[in-house]
Amino acid sequence: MSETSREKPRAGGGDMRRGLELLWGGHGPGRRGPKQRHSTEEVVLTAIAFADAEGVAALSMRRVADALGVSPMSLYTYVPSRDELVGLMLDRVLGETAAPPPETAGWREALTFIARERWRLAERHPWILDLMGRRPPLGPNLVGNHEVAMRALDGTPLDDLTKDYALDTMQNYLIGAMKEARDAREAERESGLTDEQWFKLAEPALMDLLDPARFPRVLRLGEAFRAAGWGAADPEYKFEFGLSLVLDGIEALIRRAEAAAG
Amino acid sequence: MSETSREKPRAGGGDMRRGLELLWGGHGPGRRGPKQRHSTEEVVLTAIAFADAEGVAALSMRRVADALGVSPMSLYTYVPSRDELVGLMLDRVLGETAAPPPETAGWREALTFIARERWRLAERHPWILDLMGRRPPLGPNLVGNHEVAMRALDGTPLDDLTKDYALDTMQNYLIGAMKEARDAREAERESGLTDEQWFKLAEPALMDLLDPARFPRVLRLGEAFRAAGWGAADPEYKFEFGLSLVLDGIEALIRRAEAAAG
DNA sequence: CGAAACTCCGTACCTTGTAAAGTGTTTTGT
DNA sequence: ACAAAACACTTTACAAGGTACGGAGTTTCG
Repeated sequence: MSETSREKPRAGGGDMRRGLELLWGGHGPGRRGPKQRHSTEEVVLTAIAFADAEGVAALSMRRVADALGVSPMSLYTYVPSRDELVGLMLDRVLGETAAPPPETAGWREALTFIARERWRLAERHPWILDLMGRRPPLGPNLVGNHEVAMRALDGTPLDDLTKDYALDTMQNYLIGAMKEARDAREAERESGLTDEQWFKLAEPALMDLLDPARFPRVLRLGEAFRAAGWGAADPEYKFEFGLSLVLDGIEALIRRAEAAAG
Repeated sequence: MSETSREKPRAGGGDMRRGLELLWGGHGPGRRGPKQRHSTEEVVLTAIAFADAEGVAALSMRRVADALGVSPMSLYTYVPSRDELVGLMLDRVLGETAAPPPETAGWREALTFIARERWRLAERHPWILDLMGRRPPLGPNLVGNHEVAMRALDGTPLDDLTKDYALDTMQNYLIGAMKEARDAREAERESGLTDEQWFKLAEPALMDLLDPARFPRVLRLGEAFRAAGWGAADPEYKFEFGLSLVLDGIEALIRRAEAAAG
């Protein structure tokens, strides 16, 4: 069983017309043949359950079909392809972060709120991190989330384009940090070793290889981590650190815009 | 042909002992059987050529073996598994960014230099972006790159741990931005449509679906992009924007550390 | 010289997405 | 009421993938 990415992560290719229709729920009535035994939603939910339990990698048409008690091929009457199914799964799950930040919050609190919501979403559905590429499925929930994020910046003097860039920067950072956390969790579950235990295990082998003259800073860093104890490598701590760093960057941007506006 | 990630991106699982030995080149001589017709390096280079041309997804043991003129199974005498091969490929390629920033540069210029080096590396070997997870292959080049990045922050008052966190934040952002750019390039190549053309194509369908009352800001954003023309969505431009935003965040961090140190 | 260690190969298993074609069911048009 | 169209669903089949297994041949060590 290979462990490496074998297909490009993408979501939302294909017909675009059919895709958007599926996403926005516009499949008119009046079909002719026999009724479907299940619904597209049921298929999507079943698939999400699988992905939650074992990741998108483990999700196969056959297994979903099995779980629904139908033959593999009949899934293709609900969904045009596996990719399209994954797109539907993603937008479905993005709906869980519908809650907007409190109206009273300033932009910084609002973005922090949103970032933490996304963090928790990725904890519940880690597989979404594999699907956040370009040309995502432009479903109602993806669009809704962006609307909410843009609103968080309403009180700032940034123009719309700059707001979008800033949010994009934050999102790029978030994805990286969430992936880091997820991979740590997964590696821990699969190997039975915490990052710390793993590091302690790899350390002696590394010490033989690392030339102190070539890599003095990395070696010092190893010591610093050892001295600081477990907490120092905790993904959630690092997430909050990086988040506030990025928000500081946005703050600088805003201050510059304020200065320019006089 | 599916387009979605079917396996978890990881690099560096496995035996750890054997893996590190392979990475650091310590495979002693004095073997008994017949000489190998090729070398591990040759295998790795061939695999890299494939990945450059068609991505990690398209890289299969069979195809690499074919290119070398051996049977698929004999590759396993050079490399214990496909995953380990991918780990070797990654560290090999990371060696291309060996060039350190000029000594005279301040931390900001140095980090900018490094970030751009990484950007260019990802242009040459886009597939590395699928492999930047936790527990990467701790090869000489990964470690070397981190050493160089840490050195860029030598002149700052940050402690080692904080330097590491800051670099990690930057790297997380970088990965996201580079992925964005890569996916745009790929989608363009595969569909024959620029992002712009694609957006223009999807737009009319979206306009029917987007309720101006629910998504006013997103709709305004669409207009802003249209008004700004091509340049506004250019990944390289966005990359530079986000990079300087993150660097502003690091600058705030440094100033706070300076203030605390008095 | 024998045995061990090694390389390399052919075969085989299992899993995947989905194309193709067939069967049966419901609705539509007349 | 009846034929035809549209649909749901199934079986079968293909090509690709990683790699376990066992065998055949080659080199080196004791």
